[in-house]
Amino acid sequence: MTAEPVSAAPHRRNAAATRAAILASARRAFARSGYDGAGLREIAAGAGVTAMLVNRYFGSKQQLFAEVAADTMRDPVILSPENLDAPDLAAALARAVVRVTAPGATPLDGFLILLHSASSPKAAEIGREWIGRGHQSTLESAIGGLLRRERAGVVLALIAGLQVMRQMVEIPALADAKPADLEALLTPVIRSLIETGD
Amino acid sequence: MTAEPVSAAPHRRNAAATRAAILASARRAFARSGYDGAGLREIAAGAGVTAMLVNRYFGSKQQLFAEVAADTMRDPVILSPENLDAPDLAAALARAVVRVTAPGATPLDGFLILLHSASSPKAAEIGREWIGRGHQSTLESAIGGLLRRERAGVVLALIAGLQVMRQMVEIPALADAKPADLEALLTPVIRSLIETGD
DNA sequence: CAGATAAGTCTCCGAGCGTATACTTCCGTC
DNA sequence: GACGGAAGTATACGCTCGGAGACTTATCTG
Repeated sequence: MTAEPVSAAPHRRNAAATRAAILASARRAFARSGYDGAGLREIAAGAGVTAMLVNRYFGSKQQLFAEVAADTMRDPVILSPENLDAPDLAAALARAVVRVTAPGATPLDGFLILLHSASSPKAAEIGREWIGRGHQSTLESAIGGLLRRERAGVVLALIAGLQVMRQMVEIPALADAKPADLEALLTPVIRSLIETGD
Repeated sequence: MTAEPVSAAPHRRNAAATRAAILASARRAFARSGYDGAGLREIAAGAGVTAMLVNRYFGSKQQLFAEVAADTMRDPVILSPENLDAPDLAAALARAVVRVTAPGATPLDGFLILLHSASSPKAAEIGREWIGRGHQSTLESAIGGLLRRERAGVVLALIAGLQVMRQMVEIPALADAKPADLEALLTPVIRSLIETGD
């Protein structure tokens, strides 16, 4: 599977555009194959350049991965402010989760990268920090009540599991399910996790 | 991390014992590093033999992986008969899940192997079949009602997510949580998923 | 137009991978 | 007690990986 340049290839010499193209290609490759599975040459080909240029721009594969990770954890897809402020938080989260873990849709790159790369301790460490500082604390402050930490963790685990089962393993029961059905199933589950009942 | 022979090394020449030792070592290695990440030499060292012997016994790395997968999917850790026949199915499942996804405990090798190897399409295919034929249908026939498929799928996703978050990423909220708290949190969630309320 | 400098490429290296062939060492059998 | 075959090893191959240094080419400035 040799990656062809997907994003607009910078035929004109343009450092910023090239750098961005490499970053985008790396993000795609890491999400698809994980840290070890993605090769520098493949990433470079996806950006329309040679492998050495990648190292020239980012120093090493590790630093490139760190930049991709930092780039990825900038956009909160599910725990976005509008979802967190929705009148029915549980329903909003359920809808967002179902939409964003849909089999086709280009999705939580961050999660995929994390999961695919979890073999290497370095990637796991980065991912732990990403989840901890980002999503865990965000969700935690949104739900309140006893066992907030654990409740938020279970919700994140549920999201992660859906991601895994719908996009990585692609078990038919979830990959082919009608979004409305999944939403109906998930809303009460999430509600019971985030609402303390007060 | 060079693996030392862990299981009783077959110093005497014993084909069956050696084969079993290789299989056990391979299972450990695949669970830790995934299909691509685990090397034949590492697996061999873990069994106290040389790499070539692995291929002599199993033909190739792929066939070895297939045998490990088949071996792994034999024991239903969570969806065991006794759990499925428990008076309170939801509570039994919650307890089993919490116990088996505990950070330290040697766990769902199958899940870990699947997740770590999901980059390679071959491993994902094997895992899909494993889940489909094994756990999905088992759980499905235990819960009944509308949307059985989807309900079972969500439960499996939840289990997978807990596994991921507690043992791969090890987010503190779940890795350090008290088992009793997690059980209390999960029981109603699972109950609402597997009981139709008929 | 010339040249400086950034942008990008070519070629090579050492290491590790899976695996094939040829070899050595032990054990059970007659 | 020799020996045939099984158990296990040694060495090497072709390949791909991440990375290093020298090289070429385009763009901008004077």
